[in-house]
This record gives sequence, structure tokens and C-alpha cells, in this order.
Amino acid sequence: MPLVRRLEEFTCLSDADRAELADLARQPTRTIPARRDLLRKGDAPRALYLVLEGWACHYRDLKDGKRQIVDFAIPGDLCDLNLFILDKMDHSIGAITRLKVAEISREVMHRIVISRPNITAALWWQELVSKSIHREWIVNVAQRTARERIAHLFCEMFLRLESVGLTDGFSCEFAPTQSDIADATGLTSVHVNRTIQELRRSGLVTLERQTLTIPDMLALQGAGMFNPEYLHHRRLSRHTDFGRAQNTRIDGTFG
Amino acid sequence: MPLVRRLEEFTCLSDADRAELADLARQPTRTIPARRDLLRKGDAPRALYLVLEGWACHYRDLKDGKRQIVDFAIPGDLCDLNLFILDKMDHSIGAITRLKVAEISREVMHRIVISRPNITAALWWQELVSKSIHREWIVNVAQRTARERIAHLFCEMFLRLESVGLTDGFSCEFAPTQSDIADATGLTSVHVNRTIQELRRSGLVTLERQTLTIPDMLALQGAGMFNPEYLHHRRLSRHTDFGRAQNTRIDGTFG
DNA sequence: CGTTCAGTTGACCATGATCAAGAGTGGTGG
DNA sequence: CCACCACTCTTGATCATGGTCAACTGAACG
Repeated sequence: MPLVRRLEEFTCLSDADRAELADLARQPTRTIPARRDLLRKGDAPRALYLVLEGWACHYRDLKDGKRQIVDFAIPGDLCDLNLFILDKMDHSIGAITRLKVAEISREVMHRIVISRPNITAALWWQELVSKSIHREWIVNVAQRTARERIAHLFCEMFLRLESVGLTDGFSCEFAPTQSDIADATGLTSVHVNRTIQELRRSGLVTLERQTLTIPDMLALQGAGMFNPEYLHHRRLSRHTDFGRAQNTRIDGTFG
Repeated sequence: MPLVRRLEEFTCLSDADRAELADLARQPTRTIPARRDLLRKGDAPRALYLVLEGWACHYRDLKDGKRQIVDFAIPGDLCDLNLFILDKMDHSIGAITRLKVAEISREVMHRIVISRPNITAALWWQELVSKSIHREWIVNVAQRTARERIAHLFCEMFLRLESVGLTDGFSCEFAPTQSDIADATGLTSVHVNRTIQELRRSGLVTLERQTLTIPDMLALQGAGMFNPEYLHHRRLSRHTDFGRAQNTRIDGTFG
């Protein structure tokens, strides 16, 4: 259950909490084919969507046909709490792969807010973390070179996937195309292509058939000026600087 | 009371609500000199700050000495709800002008959450709107030209100031220096300077001694690819497209 | 087996960065 | 009251990162 793993980055959940979250995933689910929109700007959706499987992206379209991806969504992510407060979507959500989502009704949500303060707090935590991610993306597109931006994106998505248990050693699925990466980093797909080749040549990543491998996470973090703090993960990655130090202490027998 | 005006963009407040908000501004206040930090990355503040007077900015520092401003804060803005959920600041908040803030303690905040659901919802609304603003900033720095970025920023801040009653006709205070604008738009101050001169020459803005004047808001919005929807203002500006149409209908006698 | 979409390559170009120096402005203290 | 200092703004010359345009390859899928 990615959502449980996700929220446990923030807080300890009781068995009852976990049962409630498992129920959420058993809400009516919807499957969206790849490359279709789940929600479009201007829509006034009445349900909350929880990603169960697949990748999606939050994006805005510009008049001149360009598109800016402002965040990716992976299993365990909610799109968006806004629905209960803002009247209509200020951006669209599109499926990158085939996407399976649970539709959480207003009523179910209401029940949770009333009866499970632990979960409610954790949901707001998720909302604030995604805001922090937005801030980091502003920094990314505004201040970093193409190489840094892409390295940074790879680091972020790897750690986010790791935190919901979707990595396998040094590898993870990476569904976005080079053109999606371009839309997320404010570059052109041509330049993304050349830059990824360069990252490959440097031995920092391999990326083929939707599989991303990061043999040396710290090196890639260096190349991307990446610092994982903004993700507010509490459990530490085996792949972060701090994580390594901690793990040494935890694993060691001299602790 | 900027905060009251701000929250009334979202909902109708009762007299009791308004009295409660007025109380907030009477909480212990703090005055910070211009160019000093209110909160620094890594701090674990225990109070919530409400801007009463002056301009501030949310920013992140990069290792290489660069700085990215990720949002401005003006009277009526809260910095940040996070404090009650995230353990430490993932960015800094700096005063641009002399800044007067109210310090809202955890206890006071708790009382509000319990007793004034109307205000609580409005505060979350503000949180979500500022997230939407983050998304727009990502688009701004990733996709727009220097001219568009700066025009866009001017439009945004004018409308935000208008919504809290801090504009005067076509003018408003605009405290950030050209160097601040550079840090907010991902440009260099040299290029900001040249671009503002160009906007001036086009007759789109005047900006001197911290006063911004926008003689034709619609023209500037065009130049900045600006669409005010992302601000989620309910009351309509006299200066937006939609606002004009609406006002015509409201003001007209043929309604 | 052809169509479509992702990825790749090359040649050329433009926006905005960098470096450097100088002018206006305001605040401070002697 | 003036002199000085610091900061913001301004201008010029040169450079580089990444954009644009266009064509081609290769893999997947019906």
C-alpha cells in the first residue's frame, strides 16, 4: 500500500488507521489509458483521486501550445486536496502511463476528517510537502543548468519512488518520455536528449525502456545540486548522504 | 485589515469571525528591519507569522551564492501554515522593507481551529492559493521570456495588493529592487534593468521610487501572458478582463 | 508491414549571462 | 552642512547555453 508507506514518512499510524487507508483503495476505482487526462483545467470535480498504479503529471497549458509540467504523481499521491476548497481546477492532470486511481467521495473524506485525526494531519502533511516540492521546482528551472535540472529530477523521483517501495536496488521505473522531461524542466526535447546522453557518458545514469538506474546516487546528487531535505522524508534513504551515515550506525554492532 | 479582506475573497465572514481576526493582529507583534531574515532555513519556529505591514519574500539559497525568491509576502499573508505540521523550515523568509508581523501562538491557533471553522477553512484556502501561485511561478520561469516574466510579476503583485486594498488607482507600492526581481524571475539584474526600460518605453509600466503604475492593465496582462484565474480571487478586479465585463453588468442599469 | 511516436543528430541562431565600469541616490557621521 | 560610503540603477561589449528547424533511425503495435 503506497499510501500507507507514504503517510508513515510523517507519522506512526495505528492498525485502525491502516485499515481505514486500505478501505480507501477499495473505493470505486477508475482506470485511465496512457496519455489521457484525468482532470482538466476548469473542471469542478467532486471526488478526490488517489493514485494506485502508474504515473501522472500535473500541468498547465500555455496559449502558444507549450506545456509546463509542474509535478509528477506516483502511487500514493493524492490529486488534490484543493477539490474541497477551491471551486475549480487551476491546472490539468494527465496520465503518463495507464493509470489506476481510487475515487474518494466527499462523504468518505468527511468521515476520515471527523474520525481519524491522525490521517487528516498526514494528508495535510502531504499537501505541504508537495508545496515544498513546487518551491524546489521553481529553483530548479530558474537557477540550474540543463544537466543539473535533469539530474535533480532523476534524484527526486527515485527517492519519491523509494519512499513508497517502488525501487529495486539502484533502479526504478521512469515513465516520462524525454519530451515529458523537457516539459517538466523547461527545456526542449532535443536538448534533453543531448543532456541525457551526456549524463549517460559520465556514467551517472542509465535510462532505457522506462528503467532508470542510478549507480551512484551521491554522485548524481552532486551533479544536480540535489539536497533531499525539501522532500521532508523522515525515514532515510539508503541512497542519501545522511541516510548512509545513519544506516551505518543503525546497522553497526557498536551502536 | 488586510487579512479580513484577503479571506473574504474566499468566504463571507461573520462579525464574530472578523472580531477574532482583529484579535490576531493584536497578538504580540514584531518589527523587523529591512533586509533582515524573519525565519531562516532549518529553523523550527513555534509561532505563525501574519504580515501586518511591509513586504517580505520566501527564498532559497543555493550553494553557489545564488538566491531564488519563490514568493513574495504582503500584508494579509501568512507565513506559513507548515509550522504546525513540518518540523523545520525548508526555506527562509526575509524582510524586503521594514516588516511588521503578528506572532500567532500555537494555542491561539488551536483555539481558532476549534471554534471558528469558517476561518480555518479560509486559512487552508489561503494555503492552497499560495500553492497555485507556486505553480504559476514554475510556468513563469520555465516558459516565458524576460519581458513576459517581469510583466507577469507586476500583474500578479498589483492584483494581490488590490485584493487587500493596497492599491491607489493605477498605482501601488512595489518594494523589491531590480535585484530582487531578478532573483524572483531567474534573470540577472542587468537583464531585468534592460527589460524594465523596454517595458517603460512601451508605455506599459512606470516604476520609480518603489511606486509601480500600470496605466493599462489589460495591455500588461497581454504582454505577460497573464491570466488571473490562478489567484482564485472571487471579488473581481476593476483591472481584469472578466472584472470589467462583470462590472459593466453590475454597474449598468439594465441588469 | 506500414504508421506512429520516441529518440537521435546536425547546422545555425538568439536570448539572456557575464564582466566591467560608471552614475544617481540616500543615509550616516564628523 | 557636507563628505563619504553603500547600494541601486544604468550602460557597453562579448560570450555561451540552450532554442529552432529539419531530417533520419528505430522500436512498438495494430
